[in-house]
Amino acid sequence: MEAQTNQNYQSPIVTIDVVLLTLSDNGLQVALHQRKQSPYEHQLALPGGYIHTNEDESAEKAAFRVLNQKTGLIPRYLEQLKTYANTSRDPRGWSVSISHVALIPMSALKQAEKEVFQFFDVDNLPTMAFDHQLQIQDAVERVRNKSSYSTLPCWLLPELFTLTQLQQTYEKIFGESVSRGTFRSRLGIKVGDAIPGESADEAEILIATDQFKGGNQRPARLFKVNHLKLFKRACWS
Amino acid sequence: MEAQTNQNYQSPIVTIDVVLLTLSDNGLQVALHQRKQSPYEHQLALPGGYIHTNEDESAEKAAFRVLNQKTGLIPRYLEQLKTYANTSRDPRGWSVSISHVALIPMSALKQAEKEVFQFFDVDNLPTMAFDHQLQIQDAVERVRNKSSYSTLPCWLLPELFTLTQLQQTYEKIFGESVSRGTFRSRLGIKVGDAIPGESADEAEILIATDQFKGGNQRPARLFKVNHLKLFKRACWS
DNA sequence: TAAATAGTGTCTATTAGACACTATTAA
DNA sequence: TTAATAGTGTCTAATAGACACTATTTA
Repeated sequence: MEAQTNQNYQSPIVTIDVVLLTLSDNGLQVALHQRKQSPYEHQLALPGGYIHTNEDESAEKAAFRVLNQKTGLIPRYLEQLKTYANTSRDPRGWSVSISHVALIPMSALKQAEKEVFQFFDVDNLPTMAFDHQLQIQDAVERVRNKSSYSTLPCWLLPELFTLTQLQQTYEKIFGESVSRGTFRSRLGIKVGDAIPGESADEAEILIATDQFKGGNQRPARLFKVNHLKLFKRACWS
Repeated sequence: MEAQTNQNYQSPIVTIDVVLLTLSDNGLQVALHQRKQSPYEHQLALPGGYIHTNEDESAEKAAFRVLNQKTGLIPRYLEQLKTYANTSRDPRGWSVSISHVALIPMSALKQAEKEVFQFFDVDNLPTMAFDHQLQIQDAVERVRNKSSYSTLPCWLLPELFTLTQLQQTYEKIFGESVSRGTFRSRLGIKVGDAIPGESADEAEILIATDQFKGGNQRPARLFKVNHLKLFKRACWS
């Protein structure tokens, strides 16, 4: 901060935006809604809004509130993406948008959310308001990148999931498949070692539960994610 | 963006900060200066300031201007780090700081810059204003992380550098050393293939020049960095 | 017992990295 | 010729990944 006082310059508009991603059979999809007012009235846009300085503690909390407000939606994962701050992104002038990425499993989407949002494949985007197309591209790049060396994709699944579901999640994100054995050794999963009920080891990437998912075949053990764990090396393209 | 208009909420203060890093014999160092006014008067702080909406095109340009303004300093590398936006980071209330990381080689620092800034080892920081300690920790984490799978450390060196200098740069960032052969094969350098003067291949990580650095021994070929190139796999801890 | 999916061990091709050997300069 | 650093080839240990084998459920 420097000697210059704030008063000498027009304060820019500050908003937050959220790139809410979910995973369909075809890959990643983004949630868009139709704007109700100018600018870009009736155009597709990301959910977003102003920071409420009287109630929001932080930008992340504001992003959470904006998502939650319309439909009661609670994302499984939310982090700051990047701030878009320049003179040209909003026709009204200098504007700042603190953008976020949020993840939610398709299965967790309620009817209300399906009515408010339309979902689009991230690799085939419609035209939309502001720099939202750029924000989505950056968000997808971040998610793909981070997924290549971490457990981030776990947050695109329900709290409990099988290793096959997780493998399919990675495969859909990257559009690339590997053998079951390879996938499991990448995770460093030693299911035999898993002592369900024991206190979760911080070093474990996934926590094995003592629950199983049934079907017309051998039941699969259900896992849950421990922390956002970074692998030693990148595993996916 | 939602129906809510800006007028209903007090607009937060918006500033930019810059974590300017350089590399000394002991590792990464950060540039700090003493604040001249309240809040945190006389305390150490990162360079930063308000966005000048009438002259700054973007947050990055504002960060560049703030660095450049006091001493004429031009960083070799500048990117957005993260935005710190909450109710508690500034005693004056809700505030937004769009933080940036900048890199400059020690050898490029002019006398003016050495008079304005004090340099501190990033692993042994003094107490300082606002959340600047957190910003520096995040910046160092970003630089270490990105350096582990990219050519980012090239921007801590002058435009032309030898492979040994580059290896020492990586080693100082990570505090870990490898053999020369290992380092070169990590970069995928095929110096024999280098045809100096030929048009730079986009795929090349480094461009070999036809210049050499002398000394009392076999001269070393000088290289320059092509683009910020990501390796296929992480190479450093 | 057949079908279906889960879980694991083995074997091989690739790669990472240490080391040693050669190269090129100044003194 | 010696000292000093640059550049490269080789050999080995570690690893990634395909494949096949075993396990466990329902019908």
